[in-house]
Amino acid sequence: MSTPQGARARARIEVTAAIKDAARRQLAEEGAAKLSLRAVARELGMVSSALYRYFPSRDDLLTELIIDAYDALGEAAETAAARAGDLAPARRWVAASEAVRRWALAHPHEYALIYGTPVPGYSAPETTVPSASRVWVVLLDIVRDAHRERGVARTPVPAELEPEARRMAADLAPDLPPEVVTALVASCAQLYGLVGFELFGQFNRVVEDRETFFRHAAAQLAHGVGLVFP
Amino acid sequence: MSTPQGARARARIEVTAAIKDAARRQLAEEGAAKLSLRAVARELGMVSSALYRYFPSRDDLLTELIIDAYDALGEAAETAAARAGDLAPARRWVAASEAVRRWALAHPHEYALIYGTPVPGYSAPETTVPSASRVWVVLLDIVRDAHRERGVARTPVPAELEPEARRMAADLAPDLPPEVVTALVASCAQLYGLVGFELFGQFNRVVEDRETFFRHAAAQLAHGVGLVFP
DNA sequence: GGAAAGTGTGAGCAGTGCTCTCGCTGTGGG
DNA sequence: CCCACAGCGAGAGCACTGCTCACACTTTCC
Repeated sequence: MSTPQGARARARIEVTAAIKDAARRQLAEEGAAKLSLRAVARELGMVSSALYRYFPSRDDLLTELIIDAYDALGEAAETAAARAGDLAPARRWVAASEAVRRWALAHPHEYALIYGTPVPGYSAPETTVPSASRVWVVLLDIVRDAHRERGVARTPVPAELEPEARRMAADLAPDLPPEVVTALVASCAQLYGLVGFELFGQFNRVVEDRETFFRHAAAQLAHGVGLVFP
Repeated sequence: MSTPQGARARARIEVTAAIKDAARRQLAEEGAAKLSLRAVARELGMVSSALYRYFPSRDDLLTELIIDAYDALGEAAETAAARAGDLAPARRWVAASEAVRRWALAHPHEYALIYGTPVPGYSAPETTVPSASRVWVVLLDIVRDAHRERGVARTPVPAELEPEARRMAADLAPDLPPEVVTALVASCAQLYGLVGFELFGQFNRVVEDRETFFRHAAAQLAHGVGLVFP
């Protein structure tokens, strides 16, 4: 990673990066399904079989791009939350949510790659988990801060869900009340729903002023996890 | 449509149906991306080019399957809502939501076809709109009934969203208060998010008792649109 | 009855992911 | 210093895809 020993090792790093760059460009333009190894090779002036020296298969290339996309999305949320560090938790929640939406709209194909239909027969390997978690950790941290500082409103959970709520809290955030963790998980899924609906065209001819609509919906989600607006 | 005139017209209908059946089977097994015209033709003992007498392209076949999937999902929601016709609106909402989830889990690839990543370069034609609306009309009707019978709780909408809320209400349900229509649209997106998160594996290693979790989340959504549990 | 549609066939084009062999070349051990 | 070896790119090739086209055959309709 630090000092590439020889010219060959250096070249390998550069070529690998060039392949990923070209692939990312194709992904952004045409979408994952039309990402073709041969086209990538063509763009780089190589022959397609040469790519297999760097990536064992098309799926492995996709996995790399998936991790990059998760990281980019996570970073967008992180910086948004950081820039809103002085605001009330509820406002930071909305800021982070809006960052997710903006990133998705700016990189629709990359968002679709990570949150759209999984490629058939392809299941994301374990290595993606840390990067995939980053967005949700941002939201979790906002709730955690709110809980530490001024407390969060709790919406009780029905009895039948209590064991599961306790289990989730123990797994994800033992320092938070189970009801809050439950609401947080649901809110993450719902946030994904709001973004996906807009991105995949389900709001066509329904919602026009989507930014305002989203801001309101995100604020409602914040309220749902117990964050209060000052 | 009623009486196919000659043997030829009858045959055409049968062959068309057989093609769609075989395609649906392949779709259910392998997913949309691996649905291959040639494989369908092979299964039917035809040569691939013969299929083009019935469907101008692979995308047109997919469109038919998409409409069928929308209709099947809509019907599932409709019957669930009808069977819960005696219950309070909030419970009917949950029943319809659970029907959507169940249908999605039972037909993951078909659900992915309609609500997952749109096929690149493919945009659903107008003909899909009526079928696509059916699910949401079910939820809308539940809210409408509740509004007529005992009224719904209204969560005020921020000033900046008021014009858009009024516009949406005028377009979708002029008989309902704008705040309620706004909440309904958001809830639909959020319902889609809950189902999608579970279906596409984002709940892996997070939520275990997903049915109970979903029921609670759907009830929260019902509460969000102003339905009250008795 | 004959012209005109409708339908299935098979070849073929351009594209895909992926494998394999063949040379060339940079690298590390003797 | 030199040479064997590993890494690398080229090219051919396999099996597959969607789609087109000319060609026969059959049903339909005037």
